[in-house]
Amino acid sequence: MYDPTATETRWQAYWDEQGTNEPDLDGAERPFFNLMMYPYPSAEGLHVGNLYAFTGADIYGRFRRLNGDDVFEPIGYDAFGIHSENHALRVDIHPTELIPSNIANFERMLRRAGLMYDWKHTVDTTDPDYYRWTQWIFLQLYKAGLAVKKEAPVNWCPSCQTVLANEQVIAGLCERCDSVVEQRNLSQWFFRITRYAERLLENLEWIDWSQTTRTAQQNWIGRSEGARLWFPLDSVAAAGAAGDSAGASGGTTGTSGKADHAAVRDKAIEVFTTRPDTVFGATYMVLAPEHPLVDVVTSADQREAVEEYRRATAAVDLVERRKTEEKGKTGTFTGGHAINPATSERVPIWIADYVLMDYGTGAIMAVPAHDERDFEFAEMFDLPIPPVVAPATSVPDGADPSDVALSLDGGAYVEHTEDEILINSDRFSGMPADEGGRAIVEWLGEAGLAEPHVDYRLRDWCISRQRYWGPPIPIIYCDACGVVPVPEEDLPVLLPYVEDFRPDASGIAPLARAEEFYRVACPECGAQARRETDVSDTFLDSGWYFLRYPSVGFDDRPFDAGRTARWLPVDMYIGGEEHAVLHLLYSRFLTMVLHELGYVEFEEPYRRFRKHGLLIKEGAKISKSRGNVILPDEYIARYGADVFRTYLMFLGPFQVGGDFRDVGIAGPERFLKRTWDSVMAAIDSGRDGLVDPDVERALHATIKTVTEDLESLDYNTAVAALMDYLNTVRADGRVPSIDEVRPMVIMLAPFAPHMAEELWERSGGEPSLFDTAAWPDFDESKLHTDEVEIPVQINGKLRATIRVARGASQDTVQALALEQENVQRHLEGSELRKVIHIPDRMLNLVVR
RNA sequence: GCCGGGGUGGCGGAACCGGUAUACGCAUCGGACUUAAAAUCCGAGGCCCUUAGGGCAUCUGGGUUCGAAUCCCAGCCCCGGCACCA
Repeated sequence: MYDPTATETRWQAYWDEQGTNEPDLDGAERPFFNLMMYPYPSAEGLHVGNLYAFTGADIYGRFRRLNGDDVFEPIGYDAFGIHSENHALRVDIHPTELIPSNIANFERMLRRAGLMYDWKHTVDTTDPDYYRWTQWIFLQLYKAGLAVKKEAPVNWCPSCQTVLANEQVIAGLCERCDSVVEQRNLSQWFFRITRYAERLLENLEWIDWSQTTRTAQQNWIGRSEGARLWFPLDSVAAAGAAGDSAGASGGTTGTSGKADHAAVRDKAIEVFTTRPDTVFGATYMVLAPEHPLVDVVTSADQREAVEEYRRATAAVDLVERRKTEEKGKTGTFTGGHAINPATSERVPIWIADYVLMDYGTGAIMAVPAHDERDFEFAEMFDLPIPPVVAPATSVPDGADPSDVALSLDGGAYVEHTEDEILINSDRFSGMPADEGGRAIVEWLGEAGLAEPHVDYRLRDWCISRQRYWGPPIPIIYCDACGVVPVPEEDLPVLLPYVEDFRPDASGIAPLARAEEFYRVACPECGAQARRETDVSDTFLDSGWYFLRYPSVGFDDRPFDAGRTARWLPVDMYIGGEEHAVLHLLYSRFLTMVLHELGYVEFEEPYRRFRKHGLLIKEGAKISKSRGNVILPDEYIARYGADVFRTYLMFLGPFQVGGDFRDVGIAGPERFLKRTWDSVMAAIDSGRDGLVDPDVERALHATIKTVTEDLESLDYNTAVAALMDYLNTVRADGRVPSIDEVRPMVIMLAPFAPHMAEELWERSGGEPSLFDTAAWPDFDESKLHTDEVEIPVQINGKLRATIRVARGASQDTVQALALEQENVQRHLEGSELRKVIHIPDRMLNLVVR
């Protein structure tokens, strides 16, 4: 009788004592860094979703190990951050107490789950030996000019009482607490990730990642190709400073220097557009209500209306805005005008909240004929809607495309394919739209009023948090010296114990209440100075943790050069898709920066990334509010880790996810029990050798399937193949031989490592199986029998199956097929017109 | 709205490059063992027609093909991401 708990505890102790799971970090010849996303240690304990992900990653690591790689599989804890702090607030226990006990609990559960972790190299982001280097990274970015403090409209969560990165705002709501996020103007630290937008995007072309994850990042970075255009302000133009010399008269001199350009642009409204070809149709402009030029362009008689509109929209949060979207557009005329540089016409300047301050330039040229939003706005406020782009086919032969009408009954005409041409666009009329757009930009560019430009949706990464539970940002403010970085030798800036760490609505961090913390002498002049009291974002902690793992233990450097060269970049990273645009983007960015600064040799941190699917329970999402939370502890206590692991991997395709049902566990449970019984019976029988050709063939086929499936993470079908093989060797009460089952034990080891170890040892193997066993090979020539069964179809319908020798000729197959009674019946009275024969696969007789 | 992924028995899910649809497992039913039950073992099963056999089945409707779950077109539904992004 197999006792999972006793056996599993025994092998876990063995692995620990022997250091089975600790590769030689300095000498490994075939290093393989197998990474999984470290968890944040919640008080609820290890979630089954975590374990699902870890088990899938662990199986891959064990598979590589059995194939001869030196696998390094570490784990750690993302223990700083809002998620941990919020939890501490909820249960009213100080995080300095709560977090260590949570971590201890996690470690106990992870050990019990049989994961191949190197427990000597764990990471805890709250450990000063770790966050000192998080602060160090901040300083490197600061020195490189990539960490900057700026006043900016930021997302403010009134419930978490902190700012959030754009990535943490989901549909206008806080990703943690679902509160409506407000916009506030605050001075914050930003990392200039936008400078790397293009490279982050380009590298997506070649890194080996799950396709969906790549696509999500592409969308998030959101590249738009187009142009910047400058619309001179009318009042300025009237004053004669810039003039309308660039106008449709085309009389530009082309000799204006850069300085002239700057002067012209200084008195203009800058817009970004992806459709410079439509500039002749720009009949008005719109500024975001908070645009700085609003005050400049607003006329005296419109000032009151403008102020009121600004007040009204400022009070409206993002969710409200979405509702007004359904009601239609709103806006107010400023009374000001600008000059359309293409037509030289005066166009009115409006403000409206459908233009967002934080995208592009916060201002647009409105082309109502060719933009749905502008169209809606123009109809509402009765602005002209002249079409300037039309399908080539709509222009009659011989007609002058400078004077073509296009019906816009159905709304804006937004098509932009190679079949569109420009109309009503002066000398550009008749040109294909794309080409025309480029020509227009070039023409206006001569006067400094246009230039090609690529814009990104990606924003700079705001890393300041007005919270307590994080690494203090290592900056000191001195009245005399200004912003002074903490000298590297003074790191870490320790997070002090603060009894009342509650955040408040002031926008000032809890550390600002700890005078003994923030009062500090300026490192440069020694005068009384003040520390930064914000802490950094959790995603900065997790942005580099994988770099630390191999170098855990070095306290004088963040990552050792030799270790890093040997183990990085990460060979395989398996994790959840929910981090496609957060952690995975930030860690790529930080790696790129560290590469550029000469600290690491690679620019992309992960060679391969695979996303895993989501686990649901009986058709419903797993959540505390639904009360359907699965506690791995209970299941492992009841069935053992091996059964639980195997079940998790069997319930659906790992990369897709699956449905957890208690009753389903019975399958893998019985499977492992039978495996145990059969292998023990084989050992008792003392039989060896591979004498049964059917079993031998099944064995080779199974090795092939399981090997391929593990490589591609198709764990569910790998388990199915092992089940199938077991059914074969023990069919009709048969007792298998040792040689029939030993390869099976090895292939089972990634799923059920404890039982595999036990069976390996009992069948004469030297422990640990993971050190002494080699992944079995298969022989292609032994995959097939000499005879094959092939279907005989008539007009594509199955009418018989026949057995023929492998490789039999069409004549042989056809002759045999025609002998079949059922085939003859169906052929009776009809004429054979065609025969399709695929050797060893099928025969199709086509009749009339 | 845009971008991705998906829809196969009672259920979870298989199916290489278009070639015997429903592997493997769960639940169910029948049998063996047992005083009985559990456990275990053996067996059955897509649906419909009385059987040999036949008809119909992979979201719906068309198409390509000797042959379609697989390829193409149109539509419906579900899931995930982005979203007044100029």
